[in-house]
Amino acid sequence: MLIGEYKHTLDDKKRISLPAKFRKEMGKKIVITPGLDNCLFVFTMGQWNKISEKLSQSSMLKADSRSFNRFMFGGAVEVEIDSIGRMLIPDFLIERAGLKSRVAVIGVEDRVEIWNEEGWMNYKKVVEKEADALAEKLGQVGVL
Amino acid sequence: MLIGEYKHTLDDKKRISLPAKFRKEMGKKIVITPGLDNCLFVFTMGQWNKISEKLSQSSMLKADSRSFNRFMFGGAVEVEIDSIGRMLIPDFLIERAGLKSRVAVIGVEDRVEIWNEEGWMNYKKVVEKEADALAEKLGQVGVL
DNA sequence: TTTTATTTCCCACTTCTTCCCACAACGATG
DNA sequence: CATCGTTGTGGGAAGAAGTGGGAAATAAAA
Repeated sequence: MLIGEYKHTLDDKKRISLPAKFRKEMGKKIVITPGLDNCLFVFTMGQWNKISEKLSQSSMLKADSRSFNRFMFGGAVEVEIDSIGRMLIPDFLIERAGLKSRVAVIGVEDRVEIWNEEGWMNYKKVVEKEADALAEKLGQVGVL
Repeated sequence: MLIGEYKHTLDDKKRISLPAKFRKEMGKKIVITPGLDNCLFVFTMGQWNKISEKLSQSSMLKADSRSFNRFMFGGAVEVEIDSIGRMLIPDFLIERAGLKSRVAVIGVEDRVEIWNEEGWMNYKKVVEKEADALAEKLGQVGVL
């Protein structure tokens, strides 16, 4: 399970090191796609296969699912992790997520997300403020 | 059952010793997450598995469950207890809970909570002040 | 074909993390 | 009262992780 938050740097050569704790689970090849909420999603090959299968099952007739598929497939890239655990991010994805030098790498169960560090901090603040709603949900889920 | 309040120190290397009385019950691996009221939750692996299972049932496509999962998974960390019973707290969780050198470690039924010591004292005071009113309410409900 | 630019691969430095051991305080026990 | 064991705290040293940069390889331009 991929969990935790890591602050890393996007270097001049557009590389980000994958947190050491994620490496074993992610394997050597990954798929990066534009994510929701202005971040990037990083999937294992296995996870990506599952997702792409599901997506392609959705009706091609519906305009919104068609455009969503374009969004996911069109922006997806297969990337090799280099010998010391870094991934190379293509330009258009850097632009897409507004990445600057400092990024946040987040483990979210079975995917990894890459955020502009500042964007992530802001997003967290907003979510944390909704703590009451959060507590209620935890109750619904039966956690607390 | 985890009960009791312990005052411990968060040392320079961001370690907190788990009170000896909690060790057997917590096991060797734990999961730490941001909690409610500005504290941290410490779960056993067993409990965390239950929680994550429930969380993962929600869809990635819904905005609120997406942010909720980010909050929970992204904020969670799997930690090994070291050979003499200490847990290592990652920076972002220290920041999240506003931990300083002195912390309070609280047993709450089946989880452990970590508080900034001062924050815990204040919280207790507030709760104690409300205790009378609370007791009355509980009485009305037939608990006491 | 030569030169220039870009990408890919690998190495090296520095910082941080992890593992281990030591000390001090405390309590229990004989 | 002395001793032993346990618990909490601190710190040194080896190793790993993150970052930067150079050289080789590939592609593009002249």
